[in-house]
Amino acid sequence: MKHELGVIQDPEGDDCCPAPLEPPLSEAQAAALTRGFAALSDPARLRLFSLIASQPGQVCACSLVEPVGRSQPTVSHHLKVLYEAGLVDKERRGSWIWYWAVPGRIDELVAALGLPVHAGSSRP
Amino acid sequence: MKHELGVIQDPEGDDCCPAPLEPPLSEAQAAALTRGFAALSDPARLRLFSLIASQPGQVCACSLVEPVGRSQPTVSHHLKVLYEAGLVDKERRGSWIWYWAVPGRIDELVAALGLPVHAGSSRP
DNA sequence: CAGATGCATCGATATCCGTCAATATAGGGG
DNA sequence: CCCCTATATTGACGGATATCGATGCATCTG
Repeated sequence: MKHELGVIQDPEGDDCCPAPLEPPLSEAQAAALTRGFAALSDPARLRLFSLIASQPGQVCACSLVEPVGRSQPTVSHHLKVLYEAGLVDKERRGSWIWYWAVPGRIDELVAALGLPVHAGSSRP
Repeated sequence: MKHELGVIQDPEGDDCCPAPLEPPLSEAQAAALTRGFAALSDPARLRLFSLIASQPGQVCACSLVEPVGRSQPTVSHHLKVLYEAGLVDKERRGSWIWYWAVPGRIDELVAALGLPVHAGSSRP
């Protein structure tokens, strides 16, 4: 016997597998979101982002190479990935390029997961 | 001439690159966190997680195969990755395995990024 | 214009990862 | 016990990606 919903709210139930659940995210939507999470799925990039995001102001690219222990081309590559994922923004000023975390971007990504609503989540 | 901080609060400044910023995350910490974000960095897994997380109760594995358009072994593999990343938990009941999103896990990951604090972020 | 410096791009290499078909395991029902 | 169904594991393959050295391009300084 099959039940009526792929989900159970009555975990005592004995049945399973109904009309197989509409995915809340399309493949295309998921692919787009994926770029955001994928940007944080590498230790070097995670450290770079956390380094940028945890600073009150902007960070010069030149001060990012040594802390993450990767070569300058590698850091440049990772910063590009973070930028293209919309997690950081940058601006050239003179010889240097300054980075900062895009406010609210993380919230966007998390919101798309469709988690049950909870106590507020707003970034200025 | 070099300035005093790798960070700028005075974007008009003309200098750069000081003592090169302590990374807030160690390589090991970053690697651990990475597993969480990496689990969400694939479209199939993102759809699976969103499918599970957006349901009020638990979800039977059998109702997850068709919506994501992957083969059963592939879905099984992805569910394992989500489980090992601590994003979902599961329980066998009879023939079927029921999944649910681990409450608060996403908040843990986001909190570790070191973003500037903002209006509340607490999950029951 | 010439040199120096910051950052990006290229080419090569090694590793990782998503995917499926085939097969194994495990529980339930006759 | 044997079969059926649900989920997991294995093996193979193709494509993505992290990394670095070498090099290119841009900007500043003199």
